[in-house]
Amino acid sequence: MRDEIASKAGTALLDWYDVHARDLPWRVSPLARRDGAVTDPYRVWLSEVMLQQTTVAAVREKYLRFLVLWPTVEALAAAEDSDVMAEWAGLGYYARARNLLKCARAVANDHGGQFPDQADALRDLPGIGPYTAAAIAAIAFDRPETVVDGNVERVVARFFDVDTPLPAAKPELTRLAGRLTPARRPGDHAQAMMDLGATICTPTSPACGICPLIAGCAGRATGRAAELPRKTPKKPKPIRQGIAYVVRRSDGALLLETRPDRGLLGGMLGWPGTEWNDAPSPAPPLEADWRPLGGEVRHTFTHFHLRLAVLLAEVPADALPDRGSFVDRHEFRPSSLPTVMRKVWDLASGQTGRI
DNA sequence: CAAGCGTGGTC
DNA sequence: TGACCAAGCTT
Repeated sequence: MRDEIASKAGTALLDWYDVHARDLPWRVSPLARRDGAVTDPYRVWLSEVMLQQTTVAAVREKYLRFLVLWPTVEALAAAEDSDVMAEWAGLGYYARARNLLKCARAVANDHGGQFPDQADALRDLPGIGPYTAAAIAAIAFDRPETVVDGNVERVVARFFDVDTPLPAAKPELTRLAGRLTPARRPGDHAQAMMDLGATICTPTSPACGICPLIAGCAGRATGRAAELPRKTPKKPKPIRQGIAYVVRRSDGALLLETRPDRGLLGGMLGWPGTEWNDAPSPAPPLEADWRPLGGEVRHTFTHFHLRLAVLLAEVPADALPDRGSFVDRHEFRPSSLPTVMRKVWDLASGQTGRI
């Protein structure tokens, strides 16, 4: 009887989690909770948004830094957009940072500073989709929601030996994940599923020998676990070209621009440049004696490879650019740039020694 | 609803 | 070195 198997698996997973729960900065362990520690919905939300399509290793320091700068949702709601975008630099998917601010301001202004405690209400907030709404509801508010992320999809596809490829299999996997969800401790169960996927039921070489779910795992029984879940093949990435313009004023100031609020790298700081396509037209931000830098910047985005040529110019103190604005040498922090723009800076500053 | 949207780690 | 992958959301 499948439901009995699923029920036993859910229990075994919670037992495993009580012993093996990873120590993560945003997590309140079952042990800590027993000692009276409480779960802050703001921290759960912040971590879950950062963790969307992003590894724990990349998030850890960024999360702690955000908490120091903005310890509460009200503090974050009151932050300057540019400060938040600069702190998010390097994490990627910058729409998350824009939505993070929108969401914080909605919670502060429309919800009295308290996050809604149910998944459907959470779902109405910017940047909170099905996964994040369920995760916050389960982890922060102990709601019996089933949380389905990439880890859970993999664990469930293997446990029930689902052969349908993703993303078509998503509804079926969500339904099956519900079968594994126990009535008690939904938040711990959700985190246990994700920990299991991250540490044991890993994408290429699952450690079935130490898995708490081995007894009921159909994928293990058929020997196909490591090949699941199947996925429809991805399209190849085209190669696009572009030019980035680095302008240094005689006083050391650098010409930067804030990119439009939508689209690629929206809202982030960057060097003026051409469009990125097959044959970009030159688009220098001012008239100058442009010097090409040797080499190029290579960067891969989600859906294309980019090769950037970099042109450098030194301009007088009274130079007036067509776009962008000069940033004082001492206020410029490369770490506030998205990675592709930081690579441009690395190339420019490296070649000129001390630009 | 398929496509757009980043990055760093891993194999 | 390059393809794949990670605690997805939006339009």
